Amino acid sequence: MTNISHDDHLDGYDPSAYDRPSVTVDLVLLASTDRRLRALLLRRDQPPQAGRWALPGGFVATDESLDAAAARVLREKVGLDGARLEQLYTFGAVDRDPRMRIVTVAYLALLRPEQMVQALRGGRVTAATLDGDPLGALNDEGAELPLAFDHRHILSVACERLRGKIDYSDLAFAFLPERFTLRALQDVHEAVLGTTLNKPAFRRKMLDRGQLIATGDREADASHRPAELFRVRDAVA
Amino acid sequence: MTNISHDDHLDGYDPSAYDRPSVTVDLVLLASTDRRLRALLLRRDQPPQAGRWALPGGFVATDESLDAAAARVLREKVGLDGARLEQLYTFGAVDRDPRMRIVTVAYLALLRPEQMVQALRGGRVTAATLDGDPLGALNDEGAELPLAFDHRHILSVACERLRGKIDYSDLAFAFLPERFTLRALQDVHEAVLGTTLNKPAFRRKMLDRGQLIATGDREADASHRPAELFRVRDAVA
DNA sequence: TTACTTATGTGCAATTTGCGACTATGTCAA
DNA sequence: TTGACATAGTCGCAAATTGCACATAAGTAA
Repeated sequence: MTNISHDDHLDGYDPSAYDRPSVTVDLVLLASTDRRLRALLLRRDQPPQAGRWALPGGFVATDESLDAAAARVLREKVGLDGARLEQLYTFGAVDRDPRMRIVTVAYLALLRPEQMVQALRGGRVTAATLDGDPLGALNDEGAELPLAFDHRHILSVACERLRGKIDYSDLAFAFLPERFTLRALQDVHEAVLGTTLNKPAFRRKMLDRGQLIATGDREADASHRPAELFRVRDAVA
Repeated sequence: MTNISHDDHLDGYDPSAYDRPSVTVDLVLLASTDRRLRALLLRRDQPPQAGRWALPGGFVATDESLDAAAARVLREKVGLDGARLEQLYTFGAVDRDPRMRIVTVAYLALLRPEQMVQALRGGRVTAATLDGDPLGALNDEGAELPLAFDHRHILSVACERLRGKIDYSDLAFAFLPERFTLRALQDVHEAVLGTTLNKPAFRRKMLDRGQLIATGDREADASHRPAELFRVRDAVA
């Protein structure tokens, strides 16, 4: 390793001589079902914080980028590949982990229903419903799950980010299968915003945006008039 | 330090046994003058990248939070206190620094004119004009300054963030002195967006927002009709 | 065939935005 | 003292956006 002392940018400080923070990535894995946002969590079975629920995470190796580390954690701990991953925020409070100084780069991954099912089949993660203010994670019985470390805070930053971006970005589509109805798209928006939206206005806005392509096909299983299925123009990564 | 092996969250990986990334903060210090965005840079006088221009930065100590590290770097390397600092993005490509693996958390600081002057009086930093696409940093003669590491990329992410937030946030005020004219506010918006805006529409929108307070005073030095001075309702941190 | 449910479309009012033209108020120089 | 000038600040209207009530379409289920 090069000697970096007497350096303008890093100012004569040689970090190899000192303790330094560890770097991890944590994944906020969200899905939208039933007009609710759901997050995938792992139950900790060892101290510290045994019994609490945590975001999937892992250390960043020296020879992998942050994005690569996030993708690897998604693959190794959740069993998913190719979800849309986006850096969320970096959390670096000194005491956020009781064991040691850890700086964590949080990533947001938005899952389609089939990815959600696949992750749950893997058996490691559990889905919790996000609700309330301040945000809480609820199990299927409606009981609140205790979260580990600062993960409740990370989840709430994720939800805020989602709310701020859903209007003008194409992030909602990452929650949906390849073909979807306008009602399903509106459900995603309502889940993220926590409100109800006016249907005709929502339809118009989405269709005027020119991003949706009508397939001509209709949904199959409805016990009422079936809605038309749409695709997104530019495949969402 | 606690033994952290066999742990769900951190998955049996003991980082103290391995090399790990170092963590730094880098500051993007921006000001708005003359309908242009300007950034404060340091000239590197030691290898690597001697002669190139870099963002002020420094290592994060184990006992300080990321926000505290950013504030400390601002104080120690730029001689400023109390500027509005906001986390921007974390850059973690493996080869972004040729010496060692460094993950850097970039912060954005928006400076008022008097803060800009104070920083320049400190003598360490120089102001460069940001322009062009892809973004470049120009000196007063219009010549492009070569940037160190991935700092050009960091600057362009900063400008994008600014553009995305200026419409709905109060970030523009952080560029202005306590009392300012509507024209100065519009100049900030135009500098950030790189466009010209319609004056009556801009005035209306700003005044309707209810955030501005007319002081009744007018600017002093104009060689034409003087404009009224306004303040922001909630002091911008 | 009829009731029921959800999809889809239409018309209209209220709000927001873009923009040209107009008026107001200061400085400056003859 | 006065008129040119530059920029501040206002007004009115057209266009675009949005919220919403209501009408109509197209399925299922009895």
